[in-house]
Amino acid sequence: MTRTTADVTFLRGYNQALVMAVGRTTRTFERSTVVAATGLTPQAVSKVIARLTADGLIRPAGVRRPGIGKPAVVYELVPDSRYAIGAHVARRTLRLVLGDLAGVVRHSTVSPLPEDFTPEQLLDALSAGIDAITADTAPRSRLTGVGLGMIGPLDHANGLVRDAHGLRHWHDVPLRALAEARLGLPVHLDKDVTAGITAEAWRQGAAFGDAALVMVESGIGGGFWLGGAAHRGAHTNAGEFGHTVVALDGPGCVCGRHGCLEVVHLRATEAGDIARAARVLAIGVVNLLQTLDLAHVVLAGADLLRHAEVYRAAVEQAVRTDVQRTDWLAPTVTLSSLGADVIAAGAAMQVLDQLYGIPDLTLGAPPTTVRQHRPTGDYRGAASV
Amino acid sequence: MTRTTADVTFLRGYNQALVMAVGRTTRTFERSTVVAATGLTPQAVSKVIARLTADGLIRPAGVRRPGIGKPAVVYELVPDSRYAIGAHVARRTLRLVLGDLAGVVRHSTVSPLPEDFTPEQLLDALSAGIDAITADTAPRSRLTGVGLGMIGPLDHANGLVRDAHGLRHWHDVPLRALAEARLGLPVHLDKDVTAGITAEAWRQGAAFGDAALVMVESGIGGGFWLGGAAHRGAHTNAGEFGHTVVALDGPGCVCGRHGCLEVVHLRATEAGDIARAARVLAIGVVNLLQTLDLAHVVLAGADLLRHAEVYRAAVEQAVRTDVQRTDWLAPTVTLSSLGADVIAAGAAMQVLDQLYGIPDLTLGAPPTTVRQHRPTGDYRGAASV
DNA sequence: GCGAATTTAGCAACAGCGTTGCGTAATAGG
DNA sequence: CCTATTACGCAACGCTGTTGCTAAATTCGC
Repeated sequence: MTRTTADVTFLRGYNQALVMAVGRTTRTFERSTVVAATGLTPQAVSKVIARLTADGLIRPAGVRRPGIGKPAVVYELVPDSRYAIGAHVARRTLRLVLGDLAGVVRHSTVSPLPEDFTPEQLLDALSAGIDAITADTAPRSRLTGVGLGMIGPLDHANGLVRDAHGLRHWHDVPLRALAEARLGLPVHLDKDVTAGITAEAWRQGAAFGDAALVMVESGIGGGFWLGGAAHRGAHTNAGEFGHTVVALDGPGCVCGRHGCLEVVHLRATEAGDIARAARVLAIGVVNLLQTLDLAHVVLAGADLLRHAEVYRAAVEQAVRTDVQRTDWLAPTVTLSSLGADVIAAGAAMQVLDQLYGIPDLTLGAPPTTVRQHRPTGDYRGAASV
Repeated sequence: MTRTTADVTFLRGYNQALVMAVGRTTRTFERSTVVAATGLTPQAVSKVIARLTADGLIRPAGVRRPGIGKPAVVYELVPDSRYAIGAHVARRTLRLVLGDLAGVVRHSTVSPLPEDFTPEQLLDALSAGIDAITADTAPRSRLTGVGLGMIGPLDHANGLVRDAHGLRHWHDVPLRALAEARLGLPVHLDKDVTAGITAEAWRQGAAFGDAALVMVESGIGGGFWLGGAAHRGAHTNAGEFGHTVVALDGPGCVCGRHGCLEVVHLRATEAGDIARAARVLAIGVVNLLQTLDLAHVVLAGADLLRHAEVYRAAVEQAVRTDVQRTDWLAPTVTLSSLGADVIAAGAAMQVLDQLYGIPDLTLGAPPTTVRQHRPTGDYRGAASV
């Protein structure tokens, strides 16, 4: 939940999120683990653990008896205490995912969307899909909300789809409000790539450093995790990384410029030269590194995963050879840990992240624009078991 | 001051910083102004204002009598209540600046540095320069510290210069510790471009959105302000924007790659074609926009400012024509408001920002590595008038 | 002129956070 | 059985911002 002013409830949310992050990343943990990882005092950790236990988010899981002294109580996250739905809205398909508190995908479905579908048709598909996916597992009371990952441009703060590339019926559609009304659940709308990187970050915990998710799937996009939060930019439009010029005087791109990474990459794949396509992408990735100095690069997207190892190796090599002081600066390069589900899973985790992640203080923005339509006020901790 | 755990002192620092940001950006303000800008309750603002007044950071400046009711007390920042020294350490020159709490440069000097200078020589120059610049104005008690803006690679968190490009005597030099010992003042070490963007952000206040400072001066670099804070990347190495490839198969660059923005730009300037050089830079700027979606682009650097209007116009035009949905996405494009002093001024403001800016919560990083050598513990509010 | 309305501002009590001090429970080793 | 050790929480505390309410300073209406 976004807030501008800092009061004591922010402290609670923040430190609680630190503890939850520990619980998410290690299978079991105890008080001393959290103390070491967060810097909180033992007493503060006790209080937080007591709250989380009361909410059913974590639970005791035995004791550790390491030698002398009173045994330490071991805790573990209760993954099925909260669920969220994630949706990846692509041009022709709707991918739905049921994600749990640990960031694990419990169910995953793919259904086709009508050609050039309308908002109404999307809502129908969403509603039906959610009913199906939650039928046998997730009690409604543990369902925290629905995340939607879409192509842009869109306006995350106000829940508007400005224009969805290649879809005619999507101009300034207040999708978040529409979906909340239709589904009766809180809805989070974001760009697909931003959702994707959130999935990786959520699963890695609070120590996850600056990172990018590079996605190749009918275009090239990038999702960014900077300074402990998703980076969306001034208008939720960050990540149009495919439309950065890498070849002055290169071929014309759909965006109007020449020599964009996307079009150069496309030419290589059209020619069947996947190795070259991968090298081109790798150059783009190194550009990102030079600009942003990232700790992690995650590769994703259907078109990339089709030749996953070629791409991974090309990026890995470029990262090790094309950057100076690579001994010190080289990031980890990995394939998305969630495969084709990243976007949908990330969308789900954005919902959970709003409730149990680090609360964000969006400074300076005066509280003039009120959040429009929210079924039941503040959700933090609202879902009861 | 960087902290990992959130306690009530964080609240104080945060909300106090919001009020200070208001004071910095508007010449005078009153309680209702702050309430509207921050969302704090009137009573909370009263308390913060009382604290700041007691510390001498702000002072009453008359009353406003707008009609009915009790007149409102008008406050103003006391610019000369705190000073900081900023240094721009370049290859051949040392630029020193005395900046005040409002972000105004009170004094500015430039002195030559010995060719291939050593750390010891830099400290000598710093020490002498600081004595000179503070002789007639700033009482030592109001001097909050010294900021150093340098070329990288360096390690901001630990105050180390890894290698300064083109300087032989600079490998893993613990410059922050050395300077603190020599000068007897807190020292902040950072990359030049990061200091530069901090100058712009500090002067604009808390509402300053995502922004980049693009600097052309013996190379091309970028400083980033994202999500209300400087973005340094995983190893303080963000901003090597000049070494992003914009021309596959282009000329070889000093960094080992081919077709870097920097080398392509250099070829144009060497040919005397400033217009083309500006267009090349503009393409790089649009690349940044596509990737990061910025609200502001600030242009700086001696080589750029020599043809300021050519560059500004080229970037302005590219930003308006090369981005889709430019009506909505176009950032402001401005020349640095501080001219050649940006870096040094920004270095000074980084010191002030640590004390009176938004405190940062670096999450996840356990408090294992202790800050080395700090003359007198925590400086927040320590300097008394 | 003088009371009513209006606006500003702060005192006082309060709730909630993490912190500190210290007592208690649970274990292993002698 | 006693002691050292470790884990853990109750209770008091200090500090936030918040709420309730009173006081002060002004303009407006009569």
